[in-house]
Amino acid sequence: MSSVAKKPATAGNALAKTAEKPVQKRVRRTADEARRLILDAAEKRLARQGPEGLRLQDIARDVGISHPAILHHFESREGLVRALIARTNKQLRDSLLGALGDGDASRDAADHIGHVFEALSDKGTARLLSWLLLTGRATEESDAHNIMGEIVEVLQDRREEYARETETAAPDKEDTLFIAMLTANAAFGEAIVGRQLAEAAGLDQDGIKRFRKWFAKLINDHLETER
Amino acid sequence: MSSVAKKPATAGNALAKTAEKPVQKRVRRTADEARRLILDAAEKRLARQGPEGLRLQDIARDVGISHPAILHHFESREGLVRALIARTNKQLRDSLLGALGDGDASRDAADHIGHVFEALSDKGTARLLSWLLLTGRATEESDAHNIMGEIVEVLQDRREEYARETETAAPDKEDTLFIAMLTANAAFGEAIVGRQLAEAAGLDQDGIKRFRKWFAKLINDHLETER
DNA sequence: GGAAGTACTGACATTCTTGTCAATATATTC
DNA sequence: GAATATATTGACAAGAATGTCAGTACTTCC
Repeated sequence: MSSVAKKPATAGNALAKTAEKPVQKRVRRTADEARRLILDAAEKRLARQGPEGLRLQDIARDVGISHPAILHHFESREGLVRALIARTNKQLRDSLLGALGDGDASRDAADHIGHVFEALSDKGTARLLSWLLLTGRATEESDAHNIMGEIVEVLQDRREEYARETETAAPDKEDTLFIAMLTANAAFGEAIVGRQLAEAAGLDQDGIKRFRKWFAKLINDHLETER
Repeated sequence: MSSVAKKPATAGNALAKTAEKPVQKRVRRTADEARRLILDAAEKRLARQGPEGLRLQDIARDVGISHPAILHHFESREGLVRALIARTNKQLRDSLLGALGDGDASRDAADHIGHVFEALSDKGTARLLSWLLLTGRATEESDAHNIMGEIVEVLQDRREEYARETETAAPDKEDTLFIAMLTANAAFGEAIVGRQLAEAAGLDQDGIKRFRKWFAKLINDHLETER
């Protein structure tokens, strides 16, 4: 895999202008495509190996390009990280709000909670965001604010609507907020320590599923007693 | 703060053997003390700045020693990290089991949960462990297994004892496990995304307290319906 | 008070990583 | 098909981080 065989030219010296023909194939992508591939690779590295896995040379190797190409597209390593944050935030937002707005066969918390857990565990999104938060990035620019706000808003609307239909008491907004917070916390926690704890407890993949269901039921029960 | 003024000797050449008197003060600690100070500094850096803050030179500067001194005590950076893992695990274990075994004015979950959250947020223990878990360390050697197992055991004993006293049905052990898992997940999640989410929701410090209480009540209610 | 053990240091070596630059190959436009 | 734009590359520069080493100063033990 080492690059010894290739030694085409770069002999851009004053000499060597003779008969050297440019025989060197090069893949050329559109800028958008290249950025996408690079971000994909960075995402995988980060999810798998954590912070220390985010090295330009490694990512470049994964994509099959040279590392200056990454700098060309993102200016700096920091730029790459920012782009990764932005994209991840956007994906998460779409994923969460999409799941919530999905038809309205909703109303039952288990569904929502399942979606949240999946959205966060998908591609290691939670791991990725966790690292970004741990390193203090994604503090100012993060859309976390908006996302959380929007979601609580949607949930609260749902609950109020339901309360109207069933002519029960309107739910407390802080209660809705706390439910959202607990779910988010639990999902993040699971992404990080979940596997360890599950192993420690002798739970297999199926056990984790049971845990999620148990949690959904816990929330459902709470919703009912609040009514 | 730069070290320009000091240029004592090191002139260990064959020459310069003349009248140079060893005038250089040096602080000398016991090995244990030195290790403790180094670990303390490392812990702080890690909790504050995340993974990237764990640089030998920085830690050395914090302690007021040279960085080879750290290598002298811990062999390598990796050795330092391992020692940090071990100490943190031990502290957490003691803290958690200590809180649980505390008298037995327990029985009410709110107390336990409060202790768990405090133990994990203390000194950024959760942040620290999160990073260790994110980077894939602390997988084999971690005492997480034992800790989790012991805690579930203690909790289950409590519940069974209580069931006997009140002559109610004995609780399901998996239910106890899930409660512990949820609490752990939530506490870890809060350590990482908690501040962000709280800010996003416009919660102040007091709001976070309310959240914890709300959570404790949620668990308490669940315990009661299980009975 | 001398000897032995060891905590500690400065200087250096090595390796790794980001970033720069000039040159090259490919796509697009006229 | 020539001109332009730009995605891509190899080689190099600069800096940072861990680790090595020989030597220095403090403590303890006899």
